[in-house]
Amino acid sequence: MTPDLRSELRQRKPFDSLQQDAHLNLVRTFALLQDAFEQLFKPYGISNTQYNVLRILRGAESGGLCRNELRERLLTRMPDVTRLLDRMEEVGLIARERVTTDRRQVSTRLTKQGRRLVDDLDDVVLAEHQRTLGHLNKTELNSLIELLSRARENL
Amino acid sequence: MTPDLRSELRQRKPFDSLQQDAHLNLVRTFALLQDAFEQLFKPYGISNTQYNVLRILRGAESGGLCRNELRERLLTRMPDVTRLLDRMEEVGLIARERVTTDRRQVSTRLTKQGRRLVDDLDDVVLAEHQRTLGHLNKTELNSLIELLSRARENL
DNA sequence: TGACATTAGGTGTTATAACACACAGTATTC
DNA sequence: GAATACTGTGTGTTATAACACCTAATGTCA
Repeated sequence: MTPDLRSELRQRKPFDSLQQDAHLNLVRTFALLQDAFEQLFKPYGISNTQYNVLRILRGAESGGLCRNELRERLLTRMPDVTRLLDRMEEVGLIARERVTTDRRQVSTRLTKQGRRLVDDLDDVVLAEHQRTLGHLNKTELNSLIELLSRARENL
Repeated sequence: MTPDLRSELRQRKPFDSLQQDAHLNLVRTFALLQDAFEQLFKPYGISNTQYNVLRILRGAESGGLCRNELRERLLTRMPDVTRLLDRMEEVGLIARERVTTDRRQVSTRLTKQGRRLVDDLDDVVLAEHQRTLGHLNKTELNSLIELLSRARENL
């Protein structure tokens, strides 16, 4: 029997609805996972969001993305991407240059240093995924993924 | 066929591992849910975290909780509960008073206004849970809850 | 009981997020 | 091609989060 969230948080009454129960479980699980990766990235001087940016930029076909494209691909809403990128540029992880074909746009790409960082992190990130969720078997993971996809249908 | 996260985020390669896939799905789903409730609470002038505090204080048996007890029951890590409570006290949602038996502690409880707010919110919160996750049936919700509990075993 | 550790809470400061607004470049319409 | 709308980006400002440190009250143990 897995310890349920209600007793973990010492809540008196049962949750008001099964939907709420699922919601709270999701929030709680997210928070713990987020904290784990925050600690993981701390020695490298980057945040979860910044790692996300590095990962997206590495995955971009063209080698560069403008600010709004990047924002759309971020997992979380992020209203101030400009200054997030400012900070990453300042420490030399990314570089920006104005696009010649549309001078409104600014293309962002990884620097060598940024590329090396995200490449170097592959191993530790993979290991952390293994540590945090490795005890779930394939069936469970696929089931979880499927249910989370279903959950997003109305979001 | 549910739209999968990879195509949603226009990612080139498949995710490196099933654990990572689950992780990213979880982060994405959390973010969308969080945003939905943020919008819900905005007209009432409170944040998700503040609602969480109200809910916890209402659920507390004794009627009051000291800062650290409250922090432990929060779903997310929150290093600066003091000033979170400062703000809630300022707008009259909570009240604090020093505990006489242990003068280090400060007990926090809902004011009438805070109690009324969280009571009034019950309906809209329930409706929002219904709107966001109501399309999942009981089996799916229970399965999701169970899998998320399992996921937290190593966290 | 006096020295020391521990615990609860708060404060100062810096970093980041959030929101509204402004500006420049581009597209559109007449 | 001039006026207008739209789009992409950046800036100013405020609110919140994060981190390290500080103080007071209590507990512990010689």
